[in-house]
Amino acid sequence: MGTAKTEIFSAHQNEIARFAKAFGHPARVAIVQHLFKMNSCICGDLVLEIGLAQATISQHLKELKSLGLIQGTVEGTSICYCIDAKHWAKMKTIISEFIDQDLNINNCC
Amino acid sequence: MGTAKTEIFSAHQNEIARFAKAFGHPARVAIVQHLFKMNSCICGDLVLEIGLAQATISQHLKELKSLGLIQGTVEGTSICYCIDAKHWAKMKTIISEFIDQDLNINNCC
DNA sequence: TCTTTTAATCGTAATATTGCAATAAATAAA
DNA sequence: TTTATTTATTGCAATATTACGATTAAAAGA
Repeated sequence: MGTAKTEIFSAHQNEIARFAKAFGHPARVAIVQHLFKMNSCICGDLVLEIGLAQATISQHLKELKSLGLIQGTVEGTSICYCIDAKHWAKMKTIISEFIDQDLNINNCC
Repeated sequence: MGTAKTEIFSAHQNEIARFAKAFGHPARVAIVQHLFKMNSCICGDLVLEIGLAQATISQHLKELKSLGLIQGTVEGTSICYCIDAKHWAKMKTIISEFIDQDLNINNCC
């Protein structure tokens, strides 16, 4: 075990979980916030900004990139990361719909 | 290692991550969806509805409960779970603000 | 070409998560 | 009281995640 039984859930449920999981670590939250704050491409200063080793930051960036939430373009010897607006919007739709479920309910208990 | 370095992040960043993590598993997504769908307290049918062992569901419920997102009240020999509207709203505010960051940005790259 | 700079990858250790069988605890019903 | 019924807890195995040092890869500049 240790593996989530993704087969028994719908594609939609798994997608919600995948996006949520991406933000389930403070380092990835911080990375995203910094990318937004800069309001432009930033390069390698994430390692300085956040206090984690370069290898660790690179690993977190990879996860965000694999979901399409950020993108990196080569800029000389460094790499410029920024939010991928299109995929971010898609994520937003999916997560918003999930957390807005409480709007159609009259509570009990 | 294996432990997230939460100390180096702000309380707010950690809170976003904690809430996001709660939805980072499809079983917990499914549990929440079912609780909303029933639009009233449900009891032990989560085990039937979702195809996981009773012990596993109980564990996932515990995690959601520890964040205050759901609450359980004893009802005879079973327990009635439902969404905790107040805490859900708080989570919604925090997560919404995070994913809505893209509204104040003109994209680059 | 050689060196520097920057980021990705590899390897590894420590901890966390997921899942379930077995058991315990709590309440209701007989 | 004894017996079901339902949920929580315990104990464990398998896998995932986090973190980092060391190394590799790629591009720029001397």
